[in-house]
Amino acid sequence: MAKDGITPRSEDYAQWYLDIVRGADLADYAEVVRGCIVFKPTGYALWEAIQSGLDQRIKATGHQNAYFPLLIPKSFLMKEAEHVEGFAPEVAEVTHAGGEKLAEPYVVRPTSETIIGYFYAKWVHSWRDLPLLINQWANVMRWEMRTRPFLRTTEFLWQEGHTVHASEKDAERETLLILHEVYADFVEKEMAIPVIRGRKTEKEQFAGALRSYAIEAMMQDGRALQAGTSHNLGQNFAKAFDIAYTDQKNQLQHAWTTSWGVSTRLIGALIMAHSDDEGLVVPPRIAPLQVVVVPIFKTDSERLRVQEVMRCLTVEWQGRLRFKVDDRDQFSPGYKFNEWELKGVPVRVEIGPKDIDKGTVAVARRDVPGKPGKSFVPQRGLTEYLEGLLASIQQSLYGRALKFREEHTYEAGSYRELKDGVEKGFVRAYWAGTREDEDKIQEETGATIRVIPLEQPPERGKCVYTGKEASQMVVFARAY
RNA sequence: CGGGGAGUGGCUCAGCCUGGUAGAGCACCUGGUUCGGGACCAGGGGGUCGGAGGUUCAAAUCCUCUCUCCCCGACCA
Repeated sequence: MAKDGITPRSEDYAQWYLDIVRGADLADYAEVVRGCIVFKPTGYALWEAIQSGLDQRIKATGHQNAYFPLLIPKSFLMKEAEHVEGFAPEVAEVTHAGGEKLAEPYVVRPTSETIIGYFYAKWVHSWRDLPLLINQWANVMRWEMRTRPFLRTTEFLWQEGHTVHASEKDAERETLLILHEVYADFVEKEMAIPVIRGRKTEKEQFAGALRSYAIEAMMQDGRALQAGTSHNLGQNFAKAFDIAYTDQKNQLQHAWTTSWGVSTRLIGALIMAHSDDEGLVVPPRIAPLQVVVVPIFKTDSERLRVQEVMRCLTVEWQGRLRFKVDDRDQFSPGYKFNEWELKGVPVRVEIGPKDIDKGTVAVARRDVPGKPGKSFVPQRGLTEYLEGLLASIQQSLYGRALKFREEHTYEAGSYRELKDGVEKGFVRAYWAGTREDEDKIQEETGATIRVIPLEQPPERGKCVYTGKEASQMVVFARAY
């Protein structure tokens, strides 16, 4: 174990992840409630930053927020055959309330297609009511067998969009709009995590969907993490809940619905995409705190001088930088340096007596940990310098993650190469196999087809498993 | 749910095998000296050993049950 009790990534990646969660004070285990966590203030602030970036995009694409009940009549869940099958094993049920057994049990929502479907059936009558574009920010509960902080918890927070459209084409356009303009755009631009946009195979798609799409990101251990999904539900739920409208020709038509979601799992993605053995690394654009200032002084008169300079410098930052002055005097500067590195604040500014004499400050960038990332910068023009530095850190983190993914992506022409590749990262391979073939591969290698990328090579190839001619290239990986 | 590991001051862990009534380091509190990469000295407070039951004169220690966490696997945002 290194200092701070952070296990190096190279030694034990899973333990490293847990050490970061604990060290950066993101979450606590809710040990009295199985599989749940407490989002501590630092962790919750990350979620709020994620929420804000997504919410903006969700609204910019024409959606409105609403909120539906946490409890869903159990019978609702049963109405869509594949949906029940997919979710039944993991729902929690409320059987008693008010001291009595309920006539019909409720389930705690694992996702809200059914309850929202019920209301949409009441709200949609005419083609003029469409599209209906609603999003909800909510908590959901899934009784998973194995949980890990953020990546998979029994209760988690997410947003789920639920829309209704007049035609398959409209629903498909919506599904892809969300994938590109909301999810991929947010995760790449704000979280600095490159993603592969693609379609899910039948094996991996949402229970009850016609087609599922996802963005997949690579973590630093080469495994894939699904960072967001968008589903074209076809008419499955519209038929199950009788969501229908009268079209321009006065014909009654079943509508087409979509649903799409991202969850607090994104916090796990953030950790595993950028952090290092020193602690958490947060991209500046979503960092709740972008700059921390550590004043340095020995005597009272030095303290006053430092405080004065600090005040002059930071007054300009209001509204331009999210910053904090760490003026706790019970900790030494060295301690603070390490603590803020552990917590992932992108930039640290140190101001001490020597700086005041020279008219400089020390600036340390988190993406280059320790002394190598530290330099002395003139006080004049500091705000602009910091803004530029934050942008450059954002760029650098994205670039680094993209380079990592490229270096850990392999082309496989044979099953042997596929097996080897998924040990180390993503494998791109031609595919013409069946669902059964995919099951078999998962059994043998632990890997699944993460996505069928939307961007396909122009030429056809030979299926990595069956040897048949294949028209599509897929990405295999072991997944979280 | 199957296999493995672990629950002892806030944290990391020793003690358990060979029962005798709990210990270290860090953290915390007080005072002083420190402060540009995790400061030091002195003094001090804090745990009934995950929970329940059992064996025993006596249980952190032995037995049974149970809960929780971690790792691997199957399932999944």
